[in-house]
Amino acid sequence: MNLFAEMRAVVIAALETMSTEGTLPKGLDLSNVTVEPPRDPAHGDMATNAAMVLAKPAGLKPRDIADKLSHALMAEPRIDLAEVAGPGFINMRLAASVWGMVAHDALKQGRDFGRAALGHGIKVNVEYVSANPTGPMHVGHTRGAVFGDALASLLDFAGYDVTREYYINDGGAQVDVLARSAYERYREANGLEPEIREGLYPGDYLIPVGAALKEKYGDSLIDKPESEWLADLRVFSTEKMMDLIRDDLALLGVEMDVFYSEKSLYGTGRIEAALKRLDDLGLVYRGTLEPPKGKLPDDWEEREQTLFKSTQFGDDQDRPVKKSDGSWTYFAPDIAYHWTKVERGFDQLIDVFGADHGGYVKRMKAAVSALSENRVSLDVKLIQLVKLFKNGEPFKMSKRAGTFVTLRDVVEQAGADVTRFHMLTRKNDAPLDFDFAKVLEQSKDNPVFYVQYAHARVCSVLRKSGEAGWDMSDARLAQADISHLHPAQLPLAKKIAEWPRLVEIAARANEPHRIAFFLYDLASELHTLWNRGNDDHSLRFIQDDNEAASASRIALARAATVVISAGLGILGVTPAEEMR
RNA sequence: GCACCCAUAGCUCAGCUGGAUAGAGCGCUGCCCUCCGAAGGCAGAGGCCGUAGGUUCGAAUCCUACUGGGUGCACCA
Repeated sequence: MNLFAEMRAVVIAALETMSTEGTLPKGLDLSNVTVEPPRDPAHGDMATNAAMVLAKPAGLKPRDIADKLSHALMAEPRIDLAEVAGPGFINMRLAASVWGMVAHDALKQGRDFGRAALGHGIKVNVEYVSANPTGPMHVGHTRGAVFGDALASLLDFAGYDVTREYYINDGGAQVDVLARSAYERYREANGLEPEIREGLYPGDYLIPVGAALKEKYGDSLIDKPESEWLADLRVFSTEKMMDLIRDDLALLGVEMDVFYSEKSLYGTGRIEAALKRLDDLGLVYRGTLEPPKGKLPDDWEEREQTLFKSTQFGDDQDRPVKKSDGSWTYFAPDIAYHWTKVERGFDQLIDVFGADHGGYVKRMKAAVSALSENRVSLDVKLIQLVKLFKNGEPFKMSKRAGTFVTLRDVVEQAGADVTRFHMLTRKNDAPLDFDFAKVLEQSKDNPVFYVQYAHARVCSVLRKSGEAGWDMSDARLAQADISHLHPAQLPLAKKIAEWPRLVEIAARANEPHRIAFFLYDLASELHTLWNRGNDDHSLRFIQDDNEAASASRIALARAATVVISAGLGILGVTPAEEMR
């Protein structure tokens, strides 16, 4: 039940009646008519811009439309008052009983309250993390993982058919480096001195891989030329790295539906097929690129290449798909990979990239537009850096100095819930500070704690009333009479009513951080109401010796925590029953 | 040189895909527990929404140009 959508329908119906009665011209475009909460609660519960939006196309004055529309709206039983204000807004005050009905609805539906039909089962593919399989995940990956996962959950909640996908970059030269690095650890496992040359991966995490290689191959690969072991070791060590990454993701509570291997595209004709498709569309040609303006790279030379005409789709430059030696560039398998997404029937694609890959967005969008002939849209969400702090001091990460902070480090220190919530308290394209001391702080300037505390407080009330022998189950609370809310309870009830609307807004924008901010506001309303109980005991949730009165108060509080719980669920955070 | 992202209170950031007098936390000032969890709440002070134009009934939000910061820029993924 989305109250705002329902009231918009009431407004639209009134407008259509006005059209048929001749008060308004027929055939007006009503799509810009909105019903939303006014900034100032004194203006009422909801406001519509209908009169202002329609004034020009209808050839009427906003006030005239507004006067008639407000009269028509007064016929709606859920509207107590509709009045014209300002330049032509219509402010609506809703019947008090409406808010109780929303809370009641939340109790009945539980965590499904707010689940939207926005997506209509549209198939969405969310690709995130996609970290190179060359080592454990670090903090930078963590934010992308949390974001992508929360976004996927959000879209699912909004009614989309979501697939969570990880693209394994196991086809490129970095995997050769991995295999060689693992080979040195293998020699080490056989009692030889490893030669971790410049450019190899020095990390300790490859030591167990070396040991596993010894177990599998004994000493049979020692002193053999690279050509005899490289291919095998590529496969072996990539698998080990993916095990590592899967474990890291599990620590965070991230579970993928699909792991798609880049390597699996090679040798199967898939890359060729994707490129042929572009070629058939007349989008591939042999040519040379203009040298970049400004300072030239030292080794610039003009050369003829196989190019994809991405400029036709808004890119700044056509992009090479083949290297001069005839092998594919990294872009070619990416094109093929996205082509598989189109072929697999997805209607919308979302890629979650690090902000340093921003330059890659246009060509990827161009490729998807071209391959799908504009049927499938690609939205790329760029994730800004995480700045680590320790005790307020910026913390520099350095592989050499051994101060490389992994996902595991973060989750083991801060916990998955805290990490996840905190990473969603910033918009994805804004840099994020992560201070180990601050995220663990238990005060209201830590949103994680603040929201959890609100939830825990209500749980505490439920426990207490249970000890009094009362049945305060959700089923029982859904029967409670909450039709006559106290004015002090209204702000909380109204916030609860906003939840379904917020889900749609957040899903439309692909912005899960909005959920986190909403939960903070909701928690704030709950804390406020709680404290009102200090001044006015009749507002306390537990009314001694009066089960019915308690139930009606607790019902509202519980409805709030149902929403908190649903919201935290989208963020992948467990609601706290109590704070320790 | 070009493209993309960002610019909002002293600090860190929201701002509902164009709405009314721009919000929150921190910090500062003053209040509120014999009483459901004060790990909270209330009140006050604090703003030319980077600058200049444009679009319109209406702009922090959309467009253009500047200024300042970040990222990226042919055969690396």
